[in-house]
Amino acid sequence: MPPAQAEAFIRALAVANPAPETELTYSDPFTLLVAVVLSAQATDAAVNRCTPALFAAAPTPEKMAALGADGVAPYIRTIGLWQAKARNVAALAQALVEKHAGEVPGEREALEALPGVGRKTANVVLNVAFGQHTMAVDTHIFRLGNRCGLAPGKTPREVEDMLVKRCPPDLLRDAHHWLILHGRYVCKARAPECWRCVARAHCNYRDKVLAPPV
DNA sequence: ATCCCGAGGG
DNA sequence: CCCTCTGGAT
Repeated sequence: MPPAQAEAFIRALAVANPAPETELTYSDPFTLLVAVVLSAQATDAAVNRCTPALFAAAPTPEKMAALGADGVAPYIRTIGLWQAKARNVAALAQALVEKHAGEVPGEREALEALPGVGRKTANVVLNVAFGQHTMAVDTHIFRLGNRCGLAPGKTPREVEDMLVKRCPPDLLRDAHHWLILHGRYVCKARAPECWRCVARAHCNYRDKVLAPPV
């Protein structure tokens, strides 16, 4: 896909949110970081349901660390992987207290050094909470990128670099999140709904879906 | 019954 | 590269 078309594609996807009620609502560094860690293999709705009580009990890394894994667990039993996540979140809070004076660092290196934080989580926090020009490439964006030909045959990291390069700066913040929602609710893994995709003018995947190669 | 918004570990 | 974690959605 030529650069100009790629930009138009990204712009189209960033214009409309296909599922407003499913967004993670947090934007401050700590709650966002914890919410993102909890969201792996869970829906935003499930995370949004259980986190208010958790953050009421532990609004800061200090409180969360004091709570510990056993204290966090009861709040998140409704989401998948809750045992591992309770340990992760407690260890994460502990590390923030011990190594960063209870503040979420705004640099990639420091974020990725935290337990349970990888490149994708770091990119979300850097983008949403710190306003940096990053793009979090998860399986949804990766799949969408492959289907529409944004970066065919490329690694997730290459897709990320391509998106950062091609996404208009004024859209970086919204585009990365809305790309995820499009990937999840429209450009779905199983039954993609090309008919309602706002970027269908820039993508021919619907042809491949309807007439798969023999 | 089967897949899944990721990270750590073998 | 593979596996595991685990509830929820389909």
